[in-house]
Parts: sequence; C-alpha cells; structure tokens
Amino acid sequence: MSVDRKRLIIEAATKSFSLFGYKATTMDQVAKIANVGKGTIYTFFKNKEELFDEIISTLISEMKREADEAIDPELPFHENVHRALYKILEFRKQHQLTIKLFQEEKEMGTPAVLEVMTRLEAAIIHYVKEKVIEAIKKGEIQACDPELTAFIMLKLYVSLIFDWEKGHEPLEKERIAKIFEQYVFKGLSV
Amino acid sequence: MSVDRKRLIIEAATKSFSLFGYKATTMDQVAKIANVGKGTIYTFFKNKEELFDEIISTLISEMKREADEAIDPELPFHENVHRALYKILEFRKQHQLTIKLFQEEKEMGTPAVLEVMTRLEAAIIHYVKEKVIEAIKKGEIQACDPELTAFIMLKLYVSLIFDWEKGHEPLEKERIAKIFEQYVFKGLSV
DNA sequence: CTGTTGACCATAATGTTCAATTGGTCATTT
DNA sequence: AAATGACCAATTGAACATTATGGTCAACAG
Repeated sequence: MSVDRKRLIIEAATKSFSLFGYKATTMDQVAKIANVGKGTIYTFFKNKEELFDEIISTLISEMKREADEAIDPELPFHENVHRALYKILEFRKQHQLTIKLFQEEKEMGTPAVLEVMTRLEAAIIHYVKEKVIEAIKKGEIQACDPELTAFIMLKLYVSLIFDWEKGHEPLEKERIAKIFEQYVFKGLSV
Repeated sequence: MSVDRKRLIIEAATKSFSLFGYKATTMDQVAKIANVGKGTIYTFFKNKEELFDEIISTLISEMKREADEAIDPELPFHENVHRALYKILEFRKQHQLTIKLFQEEKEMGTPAVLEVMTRLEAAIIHYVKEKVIEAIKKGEIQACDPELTAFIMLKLYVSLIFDWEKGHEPLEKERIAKIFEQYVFKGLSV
C-alpha cells in the first residue's frame, strides 16, 4: 500500500491553516506541503471548504476527548463541568489552529471561518448540555432548561477567561471554579 | 444672545453619527447640518474625536438617568439590578446611535469607536458596581468582589439579551429576571 | 476685538486598472 | 484506477490616479 495521501493532505492543510489561517492558505501550498499533486486533493475533498470542515470535525473530536479525559465520574457535577469547560477553553486558547481562526474571524470575518466557529460553539454547548441532562437525571442538580444552562455556563466561562483579562489580572483556575460554584451552582443545587 | 452654536453642532453631530456612524460622518456634513462654518466646530472642540467623546458622555449620563429612574428603593436589590440593567441594555438596543456604533465596532473596528465602546462598558460596570457595594453595606447580599460581580452580571445580561437571540427565540423580560434570580442571586443571598 | 467663516492644504480614503494568483477541472501519464 | 500538473475562468491585490476629509488660518463681520 502506498502512502496515505488523504492523511498527508489533512496534515498539510492543518499545518497551513494553523500557520496562515484559512484565507491565506492556498490549495497549491497544501499540495506542495503534502507532496501531492493539486488535483489529488480534489479526489478526496469536493473543495477547500470541505477540507476545512473535515479538519474542524477532527478538532471538535479532540476537544471532546480532552474534556472527557478531564472528567472523573466520582466527582460532583459542578467540579466536572468546571474541569471540562476549563479544558476546552484552555485548548482553544493554546491550540495554534483555533487561535489563528479566532483572529481571522474577528479581523477579516471570512465567511467560511465564521460558519465553522459557530459550529464549534454549538458543539461545545451540545457537549455541556448532555452533561447537564445527565446531572438532572441523576438528581445532582434541580430541573432546568439544559440548553439555556449550558449556554449560560459557556458564556460565563468565556467572559471570565477571555474578557476579564482585558482589564484585570487573569483569574486563577481555582478562583474561576469558586466563582462558578458560588454564582451558578448554588442556584442549581437541590 | 445669538443662537447657541455649540448646541447646534452637538445636535447635528449626534444626528449624523446616529445615521451614518462615526467614520462616515464628515465634519463638512456636521457643519452643513448645524448651519455653521466648519471652522466654528474647531472653536468648541479640539477635533472630531473630542466632539464624539462629548456626545458619548451625554449618552452615558442619559443611560444613568434612565437606570436611576427604573430603580425603586423599596424593592429588593436583585429586582433593582434587573430593572437597571434591563433598562440600560434596552436603551442600547433601541437607540439609533448605540446601534450604529455597535455595528461599526464589529464591522470596521474604527479605533475611536472601539475606545468609546470600552468607555461605555466601563461606565455601566461602574454603575452596577456602586449598586453592589451599597447592597453589601445594607446587608442585602453577602460580601463579594463588587467589580467582579458587576462584570459577571453585565456579561450574563448581554449574553442573554444579545447572544441568545442568535440561535433561539428571544427571552421574555420576566424570564430573564427569573434566570438571573436563580443563577446569580441565590449564590449571593445571605 | 471677539467670534465666525470657508477657501486652502496635506494627507488619507477611494476608485480604477490589469497583471499575477487562485480554486477548481480534466486530458494525460503512471 | 489513481495521480498529476498544465490549463482556464474568476478573483485578487499592487500600483497608480482621483477624490474626499480633517484640520488651519487669513480674512471678515458685527
């Protein structure tokens, strides 16, 4: 069996998207990095956007895996949500690709990037929502709108981790957990 | 006494900023609308940005006045915070000028507009912060970091009023109050 | 003399053009 | 059958020309 060209292409594209962003990445460049003819890319992916989408799908899976790993079924719900969300946002804050895309979304508003970032947020909310539903079933928290609760949790976390830093000293991980316990979970406790 | 030219200029500029935004408003246009020589503007304001700043200061005062009016000292703290924040954000959502600026901030990132929007947010947080400090003094809520609490309240409100609508049915005013009571104030209750 | 003005200027924004680049195709090669 | 890269239409952006804009100031009016 010859080299796995699809894998080569995905790896090359990921590298290029991470380095230069979506718009600034050319298909020629991807082909060059992957040591592959440009036409080959189009035997695996309908177009540039579909290639991008597949990479984002992988990214979402990775996030999910990282979050799952951070969770310990023995711990209480609020501790696990904190761990999961913190991991996801740290991931987002550190990974080359997400940083670049976040930047491109704000600075250029590339439509394909905007779309994908929405998908990313939806995936995170969906993930948290499932955890909330589980917790309600187990009686760990009181009944509430899971979608709304997940939404509030994510927005609050993003604010605390990304926005607060703009005008203040960053909050310690422990501090964020405490804040969350006090403000959100006390209101959800049974 | 001749006509109050300064007032004319401010009114003209406010109208033009509301209609076309900061960048798209020219000093010639302001002078024309105000029925004033362009040079006159520069006897009252050092430059375009200072004129803009004065208008925003007025806007902030108006917001403060509206919020103060919405507050009823007889009511509990959480009800007043809800009323004040809701008024402020409704104001922001409905007033021509803030809508235009919000749009300009996102779409073009005009530096002067960005600066001013930061100032606006700081003013709102400062306002809420004072209310929080009062409430702590009166023993209405438990001790907490007033700045952080004000920050969280604003961010959550903004998320609920502006972001939630992007993917869902808008939340009723009463619903927002309930959510806030449940998620934030239960954690602050004494 | 005080307050006002608009023609004027340097510079920034905008429109225009066109050669180079890019995403995507497909006849040819391996 | 799989892979390729020359090729094409569409898009982009560098370079230049033109216009518009913020800000000044000598002249003017009351």
